[in-house]
Amino acid sequence: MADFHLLTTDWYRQNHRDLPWRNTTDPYYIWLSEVILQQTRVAQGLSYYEKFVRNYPSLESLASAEEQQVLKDWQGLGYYSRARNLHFAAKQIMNEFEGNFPSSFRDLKKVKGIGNYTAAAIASFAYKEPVAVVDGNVYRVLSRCFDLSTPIDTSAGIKEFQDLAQLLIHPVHPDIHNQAIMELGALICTPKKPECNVCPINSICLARQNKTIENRPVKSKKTKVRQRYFHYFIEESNHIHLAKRSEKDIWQNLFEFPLFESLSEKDFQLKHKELSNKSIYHSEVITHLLSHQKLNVVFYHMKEINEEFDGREVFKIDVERLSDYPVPKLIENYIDRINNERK
DNA sequence: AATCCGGGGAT
DNA sequence: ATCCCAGGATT
Repeated sequence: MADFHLLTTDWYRQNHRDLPWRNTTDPYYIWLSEVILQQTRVAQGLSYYEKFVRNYPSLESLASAEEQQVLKDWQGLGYYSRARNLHFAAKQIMNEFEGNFPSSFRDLKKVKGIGNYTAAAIASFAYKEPVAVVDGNVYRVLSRCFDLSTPIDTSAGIKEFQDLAQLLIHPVHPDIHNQAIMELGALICTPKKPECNVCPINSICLARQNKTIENRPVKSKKTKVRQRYFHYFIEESNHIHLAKRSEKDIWQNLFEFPLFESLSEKDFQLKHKELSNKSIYHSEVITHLLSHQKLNVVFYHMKEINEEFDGREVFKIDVERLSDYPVPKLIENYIDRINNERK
């Protein structure tokens, strides 16, 4: 398919969105944008990109920041390991690479938080190295255009699509080639109701011919969700009590209210009955969805809270200092709710 | 090879 | 409710 490159890039030149990270070839800014956009829509990541460019205008500024501040700036974006790895990687590049941003696919992959996709993106956008990106968009476009039924979440599928994408890449213009195929997936070849009638490659799309568009790409697994049961404690005073999550679990290195976790629904209800009596007030059961977990949460307002809780140190914090502490969306939402009720 | 890690928007 | 988003690390 010699047409594939020509058709997609011609379309891209006329129809692409004007996004800030497309107006630079600085690998640092491209890196920031790519990490922010991992598993994240452009619309959601855009303001975070602008914030990070503003707060960390250089690799050095990011490397010399405190992790807690980086997490605070990341708050609300999810997948917080991205922020921890981003900060770790900035220091890594300062030390192992003497402050010079790695400039090849091979070296980029040595950096924490940079995998196949991000290494290919930076290498092709910043250095025009002919390496193909394979992200969710690429899986969709290629599986449809070539009508491939190999599940994309198996090692065979990963290899097949990576090889095909690499076969298609343009040796001289890998940057616009990669951008074009992803933009096509984002704007035209969408998961639901793709706009095949205006698609620049509809004339060579095999899934369109075979009427299998709705069944591409194929995925083999479905994620199952674990139930968890949290009891959070809030003291009725001028201070807020926070504890840091340090264990290998969700929200690592973020802060939350002192927590008691029930390990079963039965224990959750038992504990709820007991704590309802001891508390001044308690919220209803709030459910908070994560990709692999469903959190069932009750907030209990207490007269007093211990300084140590479940073996973790509890920090007593002035309400005004709350903005220094990164917290999960669940906690942020509840703090907002308390503040609104006081008005 | 399988599982874990968030939050939000579209359907 | 379900899917999936400019994925990567860990086991």
